[in-house]
Amino acid sequence: MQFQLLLVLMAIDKARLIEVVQNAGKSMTQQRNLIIETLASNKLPMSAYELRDQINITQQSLNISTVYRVLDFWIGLGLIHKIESANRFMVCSDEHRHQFHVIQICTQCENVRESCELASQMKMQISHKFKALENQVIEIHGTCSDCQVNTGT
Amino acid sequence: MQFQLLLVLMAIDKARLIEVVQNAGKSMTQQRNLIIETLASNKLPMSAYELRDQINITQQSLNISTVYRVLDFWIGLGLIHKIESANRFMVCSDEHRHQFHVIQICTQCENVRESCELASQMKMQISHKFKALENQVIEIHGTCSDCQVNTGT
DNA sequence: GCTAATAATGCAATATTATTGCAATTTCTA
DNA sequence: TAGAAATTGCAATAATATTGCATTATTAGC
Repeated sequence: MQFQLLLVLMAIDKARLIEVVQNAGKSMTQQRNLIIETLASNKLPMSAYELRDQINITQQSLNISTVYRVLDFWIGLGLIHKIESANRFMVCSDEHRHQFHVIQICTQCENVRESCELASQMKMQISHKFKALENQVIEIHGTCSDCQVNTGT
Repeated sequence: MQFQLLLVLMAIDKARLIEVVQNAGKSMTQQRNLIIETLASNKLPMSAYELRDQINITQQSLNISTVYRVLDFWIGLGLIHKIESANRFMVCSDEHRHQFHVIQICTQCENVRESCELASQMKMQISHKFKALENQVIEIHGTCSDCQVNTGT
């Protein structure tokens, strides 16, 4: 069971990854692979330094500047989000059918969930005079359903 | 004309400020006043260090820890927003009739506009299982109408 | 108004997050 | 397989934020 959970967490679509990278005319390096895999295998979003330290435990060591550059690389391709309100990074779990990415951050258990169905409606509500960029992250803090049950909130 | 513009920018409702502070059982100190006035008189959002430096030019000097504490104070009362994606702070221009604050950040001219009418609709679209906190800031990056005209974007 | 209690601020060290320029290495292209 | 282009390493440094404790200011009770 534990094993199966891990498998689920690590289920990044490698083929799609490579496709996106190639379409962008970039190359898939070991560092880029390591970082997105490590992030995908972690339950919670991670800081750049946490990511580096985690990788250094078992794998090769990465310089912090490389970590930031690789994160920027994936963010540019829309496959990793930066959670600005926490200075943490997470792998995108959405299929990019919406303009915005909406993530719900539980302030109790710290879990993060991406719920982009919400985003298609939001898009229409941005002032029609303002032209929003693609792939932005809308961060909503609150209490997830599990924690509401557990604490009676 | 210049003078009038300044007056407009500095138009913080002092009476309301004091009311909010007293309702919270807190006191209105010189530092708290200086910081919110300085921020209100600035066209663009400011970083904590910019705020400190700006104040130090003409007024007394504030320690950076005081600046952060005072900013947290006003944020807690909902009168200042932190723009997480820019590490900048701005005075709230909304009347708190909505759960969320929506700000549109122009990536060209850097101007920021608060458009909270948008927020009442958004509120309903957050998953009903997730209980969002009050007074959160939704940050949308893009091109404002002025810049779309000027650059033909 | 004075004093004790409470709250706010100052100080300065330190933690955390992020960027930079240039050299070395890897990957791509022809 | 060599040369060009892209990526990464290095390490210094910048930018942002927090902490514990001492000092000062504010409030509440008399």
